[in-house]
Amino acid sequence: MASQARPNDESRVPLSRERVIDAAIRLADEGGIESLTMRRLAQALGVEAMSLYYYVASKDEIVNGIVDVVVSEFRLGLPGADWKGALRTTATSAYEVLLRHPWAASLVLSATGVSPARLRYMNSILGTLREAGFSADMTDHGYHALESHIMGFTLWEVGMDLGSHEDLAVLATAFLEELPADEFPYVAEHVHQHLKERNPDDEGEFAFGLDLILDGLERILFTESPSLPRRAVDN
Amino acid sequence: MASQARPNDESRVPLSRERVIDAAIRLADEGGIESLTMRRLAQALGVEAMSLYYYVASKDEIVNGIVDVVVSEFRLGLPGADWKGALRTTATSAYEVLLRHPWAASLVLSATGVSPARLRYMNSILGTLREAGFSADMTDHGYHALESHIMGFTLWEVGMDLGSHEDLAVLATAFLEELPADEFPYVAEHVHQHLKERNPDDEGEFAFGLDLILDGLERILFTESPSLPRRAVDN
DNA sequence: ACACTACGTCTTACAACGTAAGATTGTCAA
DNA sequence: TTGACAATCTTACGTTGTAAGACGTAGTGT
Repeated sequence: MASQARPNDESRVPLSRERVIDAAIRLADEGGIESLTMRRLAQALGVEAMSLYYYVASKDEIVNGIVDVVVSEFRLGLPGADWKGALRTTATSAYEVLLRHPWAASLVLSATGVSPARLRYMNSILGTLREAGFSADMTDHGYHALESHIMGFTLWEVGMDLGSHEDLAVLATAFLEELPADEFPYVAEHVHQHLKERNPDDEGEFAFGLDLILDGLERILFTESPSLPRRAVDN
Repeated sequence: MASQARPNDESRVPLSRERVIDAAIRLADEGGIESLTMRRLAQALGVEAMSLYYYVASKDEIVNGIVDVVVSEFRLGLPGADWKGALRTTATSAYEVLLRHPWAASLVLSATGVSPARLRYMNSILGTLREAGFSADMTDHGYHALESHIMGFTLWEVGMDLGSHEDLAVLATAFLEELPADEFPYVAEHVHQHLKERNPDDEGEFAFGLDLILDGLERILFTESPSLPRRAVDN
């Protein structure tokens, strides 16, 4: 009996800033960040575009909002004796969350201002390093190395993202056929590598670079403070 | 005597695809990638927007074009005995070039298709690793670790980019004032770190993470093939 | 000298975007 | 009933990429 069919039945629940942000995330997840427009978002909420401006000041605020939600999904490792495990937890969680929201990684890096969730995330990594015994300088360096790897690797992966893992095989073989393999033999080999490697553990690639950094840091921790007390060592 | 003054005197030279791409790079360098619009680009060339479509099929082609030019500026290290040095050369050069064109890094990662310059760059890194004695698998891992660091670190840096290094101090102190330092003590310390660290070598931060990866790879190379093959292996 | 054919450029137009300004409705208090 | 306020919608503007086609100019074949 309603005058119009509602595509999603969200129109019954009263609108709110939170519902706007949530719908925006869903839109971005389904159609990519470029499909997040004020008009489409409004339509998904059964409303007109300008109505959204009652809850948010601008589209930028929405974007900052959805980034904040994504970052708040990161599971943070607890600082302590097993600082490597804690950082692995944090890094891997961030990686997995960002893969679930492929549009998010690039926004995190270009976000204006730092959201509360982002601060918690940063503070966690920095604190874990510091309490593991690293100097302020070394904590700084380690933080950037870790963050670069997390964001860089994720962006690389979602940048290639063109659908499922089955599509990748089709795409890669198509790519191989028009690739001058004699001119770029190592690239050709690299693509073959990605074609066969499929199964073992898809997370392995990310974890490899991560461990490279963590192990490197651990070695530095030993040389920085050869005597190992249980706790803080700073120079 | 000309009917109109030409802001830039490029209007005398006949238009060409190359001149379009070059002007696009200049526009992006000066005003950021968001200031690169077809109309503005045309104006800079003393022409109307639609005239550009005689030389390029779409704006995407322009974007791919300018990315390709930037990537072709990367200086590639030569494979050989000093594979670490070669990779350091390549990585550092890419880093520096991308800092000169802050809009480029994110485009490289999201570029559809792989340009010739990009293939050369990939092939160089992969070949250097392979010829250093790494297995196909390990080359694959090493490549991704390196690329993640280069792109991730650069994106992190240009993401923060809000002008010169003097502005950063102003911005950081402003940030510190509204930061609840008791809640995020390590973030506060981290910002302080960036405020004082200025001088020594601005490249140090990038090189640190890079060496973490390179040294880690080197150690793996030893354990993978403890007997040193034809090539020199130095520690 | 003429018509014809590219080539290179411009004009006009359209759909989609973010959003400013203000009209309109629904709901509750006085 | 009358107001006030909260929530939503209408209309409109400037900007974006680009489709369709008109226009002038140069060169060529006859």
